[in-house]
Amino acid sequence: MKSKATSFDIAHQAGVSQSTVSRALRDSPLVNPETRERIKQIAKQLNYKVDKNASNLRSQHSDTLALLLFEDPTSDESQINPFFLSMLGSITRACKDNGYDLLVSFQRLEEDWHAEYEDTHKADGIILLGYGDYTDYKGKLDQLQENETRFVLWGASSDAQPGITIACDNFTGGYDVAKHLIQQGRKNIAFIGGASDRCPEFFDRYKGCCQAQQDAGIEVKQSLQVDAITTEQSGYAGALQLMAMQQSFDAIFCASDLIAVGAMKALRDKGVKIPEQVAVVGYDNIPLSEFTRPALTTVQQDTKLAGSMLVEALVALINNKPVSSQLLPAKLIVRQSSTN
Amino acid sequence: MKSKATSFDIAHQAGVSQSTVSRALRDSPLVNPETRERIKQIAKQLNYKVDKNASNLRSQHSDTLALLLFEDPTSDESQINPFFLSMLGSITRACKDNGYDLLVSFQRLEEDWHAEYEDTHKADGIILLGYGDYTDYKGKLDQLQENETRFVLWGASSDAQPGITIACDNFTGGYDVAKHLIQQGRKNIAFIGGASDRCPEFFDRYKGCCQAQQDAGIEVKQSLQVDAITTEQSGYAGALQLMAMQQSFDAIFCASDLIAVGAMKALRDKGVKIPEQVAVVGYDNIPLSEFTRPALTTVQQDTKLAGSMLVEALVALINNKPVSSQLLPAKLIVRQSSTN
DNA sequence: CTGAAAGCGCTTACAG
DNA sequence: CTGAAAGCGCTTACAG
Repeated sequence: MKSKATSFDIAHQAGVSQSTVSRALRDSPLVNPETRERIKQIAKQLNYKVDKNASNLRSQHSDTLALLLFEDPTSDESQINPFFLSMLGSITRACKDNGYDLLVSFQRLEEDWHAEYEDTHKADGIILLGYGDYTDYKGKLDQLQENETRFVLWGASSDAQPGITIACDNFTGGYDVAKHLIQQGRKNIAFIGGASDRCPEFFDRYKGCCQAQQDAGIEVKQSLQVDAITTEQSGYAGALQLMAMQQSFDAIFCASDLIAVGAMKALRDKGVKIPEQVAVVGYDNIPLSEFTRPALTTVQQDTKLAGSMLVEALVALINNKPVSSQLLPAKLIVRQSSTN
Repeated sequence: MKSKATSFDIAHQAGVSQSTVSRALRDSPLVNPETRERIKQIAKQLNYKVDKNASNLRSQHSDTLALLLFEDPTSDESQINPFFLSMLGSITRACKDNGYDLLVSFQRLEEDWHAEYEDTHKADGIILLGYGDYTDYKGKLDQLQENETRFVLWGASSDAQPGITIACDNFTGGYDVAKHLIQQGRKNIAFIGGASDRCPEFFDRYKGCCQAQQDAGIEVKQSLQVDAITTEQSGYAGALQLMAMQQSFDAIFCASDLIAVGAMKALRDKGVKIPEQVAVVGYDNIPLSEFTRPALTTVQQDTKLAGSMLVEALVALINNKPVSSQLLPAKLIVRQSSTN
């Protein structure tokens, strides 16, 4: 490697002090416009870039955010939930729009992620995006809080949980799904997905679903809820489990699109017609949901908005500005898998 | 924020010099094992983490790799090609396995990415993962080369292109697809995807496809090739275009799964039966390919292997070890969309 | 508007 | 095996 130019080299060429170079390059109003232009000109010529390590060390912030994706240890190594990937994309873009770099890391629950990034000054704050068992990482969240690490969390609705949360309105999303199914004449709605505090997002969707049934005067059949994590395999297994029970159902609300895709496959394998015999609805509106056959009715979470809200909330936190948790609207997208 | 402990705090508590602390924490053999343990103990107690900015500045490397995803400017902002996301996942993991952090950035071709990361010392090297028009960024690659930036590139087969490339054997992949289709009795194979030096990966797949036809004594109908970029929309349009031509075909080889998903939708919309009337084959084996209906025959690129090879090649480059471009095997995965 | 100087928190010759 | 000292390349009071 050629040795890189430093601010001293520029100062020398420009005939000014190194401090002035530093100021000029950061557009400080303290420096004479002409001098500034001259300095910038030389910097460009020398292909000079500010050394981030040095500037970060001195200024004690990195202008970098860390995104920690943590996942259910049981899920397949090579697959990433498309919904989270979509979030990753929007977060990457939002970081850029806000002038931050993004460090991305996948973490397993067992690991010592809580602290790694901010304590080492590699990042000014952390965005947590996860699935899996909430109870498992509650403790780590508390630790982050205690270390006064700046972080924002996606997805769990406002619980006794520490920190700022940006979430989708899962309850209303679930409510709208069930309301739609009932309008389509479905009376026995099954639910595939965890329904406990361990997975509060799914639980909220289920609660909304139950509420809509009650509001319509339909008795909720709790036996029609089977657990699943958000993979096709788990959805496939869940649907088989439902069909094996001696209880009829005419609709399945799946807690995620991935689960729905697996469930549809299981229904087909058993010769069950979708939507004639059983309507299927997912959640997330992942790209593939439009292309399943029949196309999957689902609930859209606005990942673009979510990404920018996460980043903006974290940036506000970093700048000691007031921030509050936010709930984003969910939008039902009706397709063929649930319409008669 | 509480002010973080420094190596001096630890030195003070341990009754040694700061240099010794630094050595102990990096497991230098120069330090007495007992002293080392004591120091580590104290570091843990104080929740001490090495300041990366300081250590990077001093040691002149960051132990960080930058991943630059650059994309076709025409493609939808919110969508990311699932194949690249899969690569992102495997690269993230490979970085971790090699002790590197990963900076991720999405770049548009117009931007000034060529230099940003390594010149600022934020990363020791760059992994480039892109789609879109190769001729457009050839110039930037040359610039990287000239600046002696360490980088590796995914996906373009060994051209006159500068730098180390890790790629899939697209020619053989395409060859195997056509061979399979011919074995299934198909005689008129259409191709949806660009076929020019502007997208060498697709082009190689097409070349392999043509070669297999020639080897089987089938005349290649060049008019059955229509351009497409790797989106469902583009695949949909491409299939419509094919059907509008007054030329019959009984198979479509799509240059990517995304294209294939769109093409299948177009065929269905026109009442064409898959695979009875037209067989469809994709490329990439994205997660959804298994769940389309019929399930999509495709070619698997081993993203896990690819990710680790990219990272390992780049790390070797950084350490001035010999590295060479590599071609990974492609594996045909036969499903219902192409079998009689 | 500009410069000389201190210092961010480490790593690494150098000396012992 | 250990310590005192220099220095990585910046930013930022401080003084003018």
